[in-house]
Amino acid sequence: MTEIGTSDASPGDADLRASDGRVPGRRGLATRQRLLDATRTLLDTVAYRDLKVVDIAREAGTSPATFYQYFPDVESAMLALADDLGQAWHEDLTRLVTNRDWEADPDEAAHRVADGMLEFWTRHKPVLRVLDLGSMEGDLRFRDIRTFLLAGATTALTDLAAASDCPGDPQASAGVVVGMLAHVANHQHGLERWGVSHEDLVDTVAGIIRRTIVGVA
Amino acid sequence: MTEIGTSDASPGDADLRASDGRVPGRRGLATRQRLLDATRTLLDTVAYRDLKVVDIAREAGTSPATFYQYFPDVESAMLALADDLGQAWHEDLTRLVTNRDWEADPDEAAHRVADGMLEFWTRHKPVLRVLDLGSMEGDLRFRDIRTFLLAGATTALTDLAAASDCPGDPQASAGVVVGMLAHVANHQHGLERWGVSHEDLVDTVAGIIRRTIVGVA
Amino acid sequence: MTEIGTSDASPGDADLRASDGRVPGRRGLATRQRLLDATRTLLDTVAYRDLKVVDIAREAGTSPATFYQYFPDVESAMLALADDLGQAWHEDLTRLVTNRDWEADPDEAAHRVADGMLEFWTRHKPVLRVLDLGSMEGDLRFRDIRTFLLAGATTALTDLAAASDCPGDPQASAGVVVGMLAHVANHQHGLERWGVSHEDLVDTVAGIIRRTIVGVA
Amino acid sequence: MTEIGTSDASPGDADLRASDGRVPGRRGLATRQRLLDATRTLLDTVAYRDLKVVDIAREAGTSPATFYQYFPDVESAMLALADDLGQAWHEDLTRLVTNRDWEADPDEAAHRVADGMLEFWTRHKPVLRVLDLGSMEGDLRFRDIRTFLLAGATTALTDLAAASDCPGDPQASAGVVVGMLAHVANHQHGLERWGVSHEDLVDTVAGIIRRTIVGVA
DNA sequence: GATGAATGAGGTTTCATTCAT
DNA sequence: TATGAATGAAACCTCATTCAT
Repeated sequence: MTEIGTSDASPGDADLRASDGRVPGRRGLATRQRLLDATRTLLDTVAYRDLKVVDIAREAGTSPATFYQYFPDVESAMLALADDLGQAWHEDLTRLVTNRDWEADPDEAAHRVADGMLEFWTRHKPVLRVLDLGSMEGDLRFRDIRTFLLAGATTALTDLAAASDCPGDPQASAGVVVGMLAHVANHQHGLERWGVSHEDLVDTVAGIIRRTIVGVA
Repeated sequence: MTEIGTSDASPGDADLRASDGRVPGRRGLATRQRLLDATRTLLDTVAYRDLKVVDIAREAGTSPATFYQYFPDVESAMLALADDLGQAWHEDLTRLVTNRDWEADPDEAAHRVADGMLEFWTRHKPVLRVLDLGSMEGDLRFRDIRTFLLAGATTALTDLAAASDCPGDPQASAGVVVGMLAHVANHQHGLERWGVSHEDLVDTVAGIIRRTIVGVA
Repeated sequence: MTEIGTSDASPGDADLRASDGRVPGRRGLATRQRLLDATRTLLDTVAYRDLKVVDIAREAGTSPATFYQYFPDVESAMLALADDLGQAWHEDLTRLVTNRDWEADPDEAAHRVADGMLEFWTRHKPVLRVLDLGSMEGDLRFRDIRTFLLAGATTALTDLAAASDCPGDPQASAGVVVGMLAHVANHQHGLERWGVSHEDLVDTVAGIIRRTIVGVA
Repeated sequence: MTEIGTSDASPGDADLRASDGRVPGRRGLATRQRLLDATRTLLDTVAYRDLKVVDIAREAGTSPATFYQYFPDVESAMLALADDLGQAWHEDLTRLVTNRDWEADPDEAAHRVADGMLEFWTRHKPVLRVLDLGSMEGDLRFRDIRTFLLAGATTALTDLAAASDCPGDPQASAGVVVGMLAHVANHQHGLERWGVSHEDLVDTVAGIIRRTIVGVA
């Protein structure tokens, strides 16, 4: 089926070599991970624009010098974080779409997808936010990661759309639906403050998915 | 009529004052505007994270000192820019939804809305991108501006949905649709590079709008 | 009698010309005065180190540009302020010492002097504080003003000491006594917070004056 | 024993930390000390108002960035300097008053105290000047340090006064005497230029101490 | 006589980055 | 492997200062 853009080569195969060329051992990897965790944690609170190496190091309980043993700059740590996410979730997101019996109960399937996607996006909001920003700003490294992360799910939706009597272009439908999920998750807070209940939100989104992809009124 | 969240008080009514407390005259306002223009221009090229006062000043043909007469920092300039956008487009976006004959030709109406929104979002992408980021990061000042900008259109869609036999909750539907438009516009480039034609995109989006809001299969 | 250092030429005869050479008219003088008042007012709150032209101008309800019409810098405004004080009080301080019947009731006389001096110093604390600092730091312009301000009173005390059976060198005694008064006034707050009542303070100081100058046990 | 205000908790027990929160090691402490020395040195020449971070750094043979590792601003360096003085001299000043045989030879004792105090104040004039200014301007941090520095000596004098037949309130007497010493030391130069010999000065001051504290005519 | 407006100049402050330990 | 410590470089920001109106 349509495979364009589905570069299945995961971007994250980059080696984890430390700045001095040595391959980090167990302790080193732990430090690296602590730095990534610190980065993620800070993103909950701090605007991406204000995220600094010093802060990450302090949050991780280590020194800036150590940070530079593992990442050349903040952006790279972000890339690593995003990439980890891609590695970890590519499969799961794909299965989220695939493992449904769309024929038997499309409504139920759509609900599961909506629910799962929203939850995924909400849980990883801080990182995904930056991933999105990077993509929008045209940074190809971020874009590739984003593509890889969503490729499985998007392709699955495309295939599904193509196989059903979906009312429009399968690819476009899949792309738009996935984007919508991302956006809704990111602005969920705003929508709920505006008086929309979480349940209504999921219903609405599920409805759009079903009608857009499977086409059953 | 659903009025929740429709704070019609525009956030931007704060009086314009220079940093020393004085109200700027014509010359000052012109300078201020040049600074805003420069900021917008730079955002086309430079990542928000890398936007510096020095650069804005240079681009505007002034000195940093002058920048600080009008804005306390880059973020504030961004707020002003976003706010101007809100002031300028609140009405137009509302009309974009309202001035359609949804009954006679819902498809045509939906297309117009999709087209108009996408174009608006595309034209002002750099500023809107930051506005979105700020909102997502929880900055209330950005959020208020975003709310105001979209309030008219969203409310209009809500009313429309409420008046038609839309398949779900009117508010949720309107909110989701508007968000989708924003997202699609922002990631249009990615989608098109992925092989989706602009036409297909508009068709798909228009279809979703129609089915979600007006509910005509 | 001892006249050393008693340069009776008042330092403050400097002309009030504005920076552009014109002699200010009534309106100009009023502005100048407002600037001085503002300076004095700010010194109540702001550390001398942090006193800026911009702040003075704002406090006076004018612009920095106007400030520069009357004073070349903050220090000069301070000098003017101190000088005004010298002009205004030189005589009074002298009389404070002179107009007493030291022979009839030295205790009463000493009390009056103590009281009067403390009050004077307390009332003008902010300016006198800077005057003192300038003197201590060796700035001759401040020193001259300080000398002029205190000359009359110090000389009077010196003469008094010389005429009485004061236990030490008249000049030294007079100088030390005046200094003590200044210091006590400046640190009154500290002393009172330490549990010393104002009355005890005045009594003690008066006692020292009497014993040091007039020498009556 | 009069204990009012004798907060024996030295203000300077705060632990030394670099700006990034780490506890400095030997090398760091040496640098910190060099910065303090540089500050003290400059104060001999430069008015407090004109003391800048850049200059201190240069004088210390480092960069401004290094300064900021140890102090947030010039004022804090001054506080540290004053505090060190307090730590170093609190005891000595106390002993200066205590280690005298006031009964056997009050005049000799008073002379020693006068001499010692004047010398102390003269030697550390630049720092003490700023300490005094800070106190006068109401800065509590400076005030606390000043209190601690003088507490021992002042209390000793108070006790002495209480035990002798001093003519006034013991506390007030002690406070005033100590203040007088400070002031005389600071303005010694002026007084001497005015024709008062150093010897006369010490005599006068000693006389005042004796008569005020011990009360022996 | 007053002041909006602009800005040069310079101090402040941060931060990424390195190096020796 | 980790990190104290130092610092160049760069951005920030303020302020004194000027000038045209």
